[in-house]
Amino acid sequence: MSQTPEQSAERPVPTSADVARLAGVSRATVSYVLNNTAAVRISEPTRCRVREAAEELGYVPHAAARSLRAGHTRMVLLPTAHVPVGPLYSRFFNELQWALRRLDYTVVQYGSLGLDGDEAARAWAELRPVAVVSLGEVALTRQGVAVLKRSGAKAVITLGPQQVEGAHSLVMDQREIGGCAVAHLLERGRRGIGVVMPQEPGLELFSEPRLEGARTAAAGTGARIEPLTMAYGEESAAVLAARWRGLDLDAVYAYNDEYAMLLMRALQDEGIDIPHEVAVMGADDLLLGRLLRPRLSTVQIDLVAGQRLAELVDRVVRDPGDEPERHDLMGARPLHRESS
Amino acid sequence: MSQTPEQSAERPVPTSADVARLAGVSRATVSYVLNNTAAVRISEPTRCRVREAAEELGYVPHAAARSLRAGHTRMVLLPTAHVPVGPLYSRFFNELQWALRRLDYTVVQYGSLGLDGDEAARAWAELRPVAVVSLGEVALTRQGVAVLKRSGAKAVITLGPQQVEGAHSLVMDQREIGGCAVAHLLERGRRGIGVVMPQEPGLELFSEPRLEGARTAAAGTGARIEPLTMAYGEESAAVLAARWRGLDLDAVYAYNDEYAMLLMRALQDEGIDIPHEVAVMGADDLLLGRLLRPRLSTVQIDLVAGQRLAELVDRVVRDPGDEPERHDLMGARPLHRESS
DNA sequence: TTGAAAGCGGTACCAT
DNA sequence: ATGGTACCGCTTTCAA
Repeated sequence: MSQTPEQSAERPVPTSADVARLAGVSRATVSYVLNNTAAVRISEPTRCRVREAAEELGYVPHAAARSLRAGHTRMVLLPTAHVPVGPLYSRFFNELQWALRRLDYTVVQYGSLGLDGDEAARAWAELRPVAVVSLGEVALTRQGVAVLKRSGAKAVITLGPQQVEGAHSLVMDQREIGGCAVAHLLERGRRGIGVVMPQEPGLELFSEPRLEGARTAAAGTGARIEPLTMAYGEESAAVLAARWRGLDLDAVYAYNDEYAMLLMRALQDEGIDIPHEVAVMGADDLLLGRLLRPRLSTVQIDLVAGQRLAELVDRVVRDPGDEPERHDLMGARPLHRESS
Repeated sequence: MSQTPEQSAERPVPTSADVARLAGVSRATVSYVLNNTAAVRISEPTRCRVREAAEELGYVPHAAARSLRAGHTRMVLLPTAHVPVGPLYSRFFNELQWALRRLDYTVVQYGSLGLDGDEAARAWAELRPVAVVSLGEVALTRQGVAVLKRSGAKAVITLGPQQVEGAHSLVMDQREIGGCAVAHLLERGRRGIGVVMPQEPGLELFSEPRLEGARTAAAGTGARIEPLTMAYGEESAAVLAARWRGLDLDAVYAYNDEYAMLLMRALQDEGIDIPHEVAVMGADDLLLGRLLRPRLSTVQIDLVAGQRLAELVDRVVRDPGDEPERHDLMGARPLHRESS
């Protein structure tokens, strides 16, 4: 039996000791050379030998060992439960990543699908990130934040819809969005306003505050707010559209552009005239919303620039003494097109 | 000056030694208790004391230390340059994450924006992941794969459009998609076929093979394939539409549904009849494609089930001796609606 | 200019 | 049933 054990046996992962041996120097010297340690002068010939040896062995430093020794990491953890949806978030994520990398942080998204808030926080804490930026897909609790900070996180930043935690964090207030949409509809004379609540799990953290914002905006105006459950699909939209006439509504804010587009089409198929009978409002300003007729009115969301958020992370990491501030990181404004 | 040094000074991160001290036992015992080590019997009272101490201190184990000692991790690295776009990928990502977590892997997305293939591979290797699943956003080279394997990765799996690497990897062939779209258009009697190439950076890895597949499908049929550059925006679509009549094309495969929707609307605004004058074909089967009129024909892509891919990862990790197989993980089939 | 050695936090073997 | 301890890979003083 010529069992061929994989490299695990025949080619153990090279360590700095291997490099040292091959170069005929000590591990210390290897470390100095490969890190360009300024405080120490190593002769040029030695440097070359070390570098060649490292190259030859395909040496790659062991991040865990390094950070264990250093006592800290440069890791910024971005928890993700569901991959963020929509071009808005994608752009934001990419910007943030770029900006953090430029500041020499390692950006790691930790998949936390199916973990509850505190379990998730513990799992993150095991990686000893220097900062955690939660976009609110996982509901972080006060205890969760405490666990993270106790495990060495200098900055724990919440961008989620929920209120400030027991610690460092700032808020991206989703309520503004619902409020903005409803204010626009009220301004245009609508009084019976449906608010679509997505049936899909994981969106409650966004949809609930948006509904709350809608209610606040309508309070005292005599207008009626009517929550309407709908799933992301044509069937569900059709079902809702079929019972529309009985609802006595003259407007709807449909969570975001995608739900709005689905519902608008279903309403049209039902013979309902948009915007005369019903005004439709989305959110996110998706490009595709402009392709439908009538063009979809929407709430344009100014997400914080990734750059700015990265700078904030960096500031808090360098000086964690700051009081947890609350920043306003989002602006929302109505974009009137044709559907409202 | 009452400088208040943050917890870093006053409350160092608790270690298992702290737990041991507080519980009045040894570090070994702490480890046994907290890991439920089966090979060792610890008395119930002791277990309790240890657990209470850990709880009180808010102890969280240090993943780096643990994996350093263990000599391996359970980390599966998913490199991401741009956050994956589109519901198709989102679903796939989520499924994969779920499935891997169920197999007790830690899923980490490593942001590699702005890193070149080999730099990226080195950066990933520093984390010593047990597996790397690259969706092809970062072009992995043969050397990159070698670096990863040498650093202990048991499985390196490429889902990208590029060909098999020098090692373990399997291919999601994007050419099928272009081929499928064009075959459908040919079947319907079209002979002058435009292929939209997105101007956006980072998509070449997908668009080029799709174009190649389109060309292959058209070869020998007498049909003409015409690459057309277009950006993701209404202006660019309008520009392309304006010069359409001069192109002498009776069909277009527009990379994916989003570009297809943009272009179709622009063509309609130009007074061009879809599908009589021009047949339009997208890809991805986005829900929103069904909302336009005419409904968008598309290529439905059967992405490998995350579950299946996770099982493959696990199999390769457990037995890396396997020859790098090439699996076909994607099916593509045309979905005829109204625009073609 | 270079090397020896301590130690970061856990784990697991070997004693007791 | 528990404790002592070596060791994982790397950095960093201190000594030579």
